[in-house]
Amino acid sequence: MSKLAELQRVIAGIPRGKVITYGQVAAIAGFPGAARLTVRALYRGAGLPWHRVVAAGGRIALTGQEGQEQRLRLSMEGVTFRGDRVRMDRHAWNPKVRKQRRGS
DNA sequence: GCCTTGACAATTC
DNA sequence: AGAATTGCCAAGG
Repeated sequence: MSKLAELQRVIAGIPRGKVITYGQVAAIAGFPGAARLTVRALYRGAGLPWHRVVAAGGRIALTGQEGQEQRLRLSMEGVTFRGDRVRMDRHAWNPKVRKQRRGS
């Protein structure tokens, strides 16, 4: 398993209607502070929900048409915005908050 | 093995 | 508030 595959796994696990920051993805995958690795993972990754990954503070890093598309895709999934930023208060995905299914 | 590339992040001026 | 600076880590040439 390549390192980037770890990042890709995290990205692939983002549920619909939720978003996460580059830094968060990296941190969860085991590379705290390596937000740029997330970028690489997205470049290499195929079929990943790239639009669910945003920059710090819910900012959309992509520019031009790509950025517009990302925003469009997110809004279609129910994600709301505040100005040019995603409302992280509502849509930030916290894997740690995910409850383990099946109990005893 | 060194240098470059990346859709970043946090700090500072 | 916006621009500049530094740090971060892995993969490819």
